[in-house]
Amino acid sequence: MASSAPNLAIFRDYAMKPDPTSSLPPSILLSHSDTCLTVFDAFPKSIFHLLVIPRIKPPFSARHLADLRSLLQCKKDVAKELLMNLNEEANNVKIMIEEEMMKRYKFKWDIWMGFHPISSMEHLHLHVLSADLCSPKMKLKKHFNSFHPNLGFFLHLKDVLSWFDADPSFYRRMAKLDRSQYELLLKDGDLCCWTCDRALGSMPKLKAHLQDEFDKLTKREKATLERKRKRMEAPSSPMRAPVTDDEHPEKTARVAPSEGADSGVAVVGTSADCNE
Amino acid sequence: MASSAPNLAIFRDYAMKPDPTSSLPPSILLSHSDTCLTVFDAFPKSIFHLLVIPRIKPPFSARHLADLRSLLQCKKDVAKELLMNLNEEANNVKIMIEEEMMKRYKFKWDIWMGFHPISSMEHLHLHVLSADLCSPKMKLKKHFNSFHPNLGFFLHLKDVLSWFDADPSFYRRMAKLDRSQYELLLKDGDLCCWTCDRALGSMPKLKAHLQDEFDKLTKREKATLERKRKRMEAPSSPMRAPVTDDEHPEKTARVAPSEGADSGVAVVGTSADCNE
DNA sequence: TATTCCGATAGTGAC
DNA sequence: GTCACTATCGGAATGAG
Repeated sequence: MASSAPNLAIFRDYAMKPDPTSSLPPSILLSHSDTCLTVFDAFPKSIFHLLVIPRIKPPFSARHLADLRSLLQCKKDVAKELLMNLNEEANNVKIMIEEEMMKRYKFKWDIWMGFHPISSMEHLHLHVLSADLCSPKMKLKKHFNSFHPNLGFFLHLKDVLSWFDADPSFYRRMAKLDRSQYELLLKDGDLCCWTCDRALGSMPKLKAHLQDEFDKLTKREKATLERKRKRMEAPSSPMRAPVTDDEHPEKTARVAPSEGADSGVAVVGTSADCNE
Repeated sequence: MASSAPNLAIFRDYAMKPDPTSSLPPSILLSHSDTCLTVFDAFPKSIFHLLVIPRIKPPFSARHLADLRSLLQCKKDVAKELLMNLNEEANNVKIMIEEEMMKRYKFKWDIWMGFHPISSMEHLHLHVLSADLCSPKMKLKKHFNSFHPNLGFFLHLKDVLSWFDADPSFYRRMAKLDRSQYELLLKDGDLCCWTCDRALGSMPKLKAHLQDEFDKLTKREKATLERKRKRMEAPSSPMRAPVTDDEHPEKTARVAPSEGADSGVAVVGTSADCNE
């Protein structure tokens, strides 16, 4: 039961497990590598929402991996390597999510990867979530603001990685991750849609709008699909033959959350693991 | 239906009526005199809660009677006479309430008479209410604080009258009734029981406590009644004969709110008017 | 920035 | 300090061998 779990150190527990697969059920664990493991977010804020967690291995102790700030206080090259490991795992997760998008929705949409600069959960975790923010677990203003892709709280992985190649003074400034600065961002009352930037004024209105945006996206993609299908039925285009959307037919995705449900745990398929 | 009446000037409407009895139903109007009328508070904050309203008659215009402050800006002797008229009517109302207390509860308890220094309702009204503050309509902190007999917001009529006989500078100071001063009193967070002065911390706890206090009072009075009954059965006391509690058996009270109900309108009996 | 529960707080609309 | 409705904000408890 992953219902009301006030275990704020549970990710650290996961990160310490020598053999994640044998100690974590598939309803929690999606996959793992030598350096990371990926779990379903128990309270997904998008249709797809997973967490990539660095395993506690030398040269890192639990303390180094407490959060993003503590990681960025480590030696830069070591920190960057860990982020690259997370990035690699996240890219695999992204592919799995996209496969499941195709299965369930017949189209793909964006996937975000990023960190929260401050967190109640006691171990670093990289959010990998679909770009919709539609979920019954999306309840509070701070929920929404913490995943808004352009508000500044959600730190995109590629941006964090870019800090390493920027001016050292810039790196140091960003690596500070001053708590109070970021706290203010969450209290922004505008509740602006991340897609169209309109202010919605309240969470219920925002949620309805986000659903509208996703429905519009779905409609657009369905129309695109329909045009493709027609081209396939009457292949008059001499330019190229129609292709399938599924770019990875050999992989069997199991990144399947319970769509619209409120169980708190992602529902998974029955197929086998597909990590590297 | 006196259900959801957002008419903030309704008391002024009442106060202007030439013939209250013919234009106001007995579910609203309890009684009237030449100078006042008494209505049931549509949202009683105690078991008994009525409002004595000055009628608009020379030398007063509606403006003079807008609230207590505007009244106290009138000539002192005229203002005092109006208050004395309210006082007389309120004393009659008090007697009627006490009769109904005896009928329903077999004992009497205190009755408060007083003003709110600031009000959203646009016409002066004297609150006459039983000293219990037990009512389903007692919902908010400001409700409770505005009737707390020792907090300073509820201005007891006898205190207001005493200002007239005090030093003129004192009168002028009190007559100012500075809005912001009194607003603060309503936000007092302590929620102290008006009987035992204990802080209750939240409205639900306060309401439960107020009910407890009233239940204890009821129990005490029932015990007193029982002792009296026993003395009557065995009249061994040579000092004096037992007497009835009802000091006004000739009057038929109709000051009967719906006990514990949440209709918003006081339920009345079927007997006739009993004003002077 | 864990959730959930409870309650206080704030803004609105009522006609 | 009119009410009632909606939503937000704010603290506290939560888990457990």
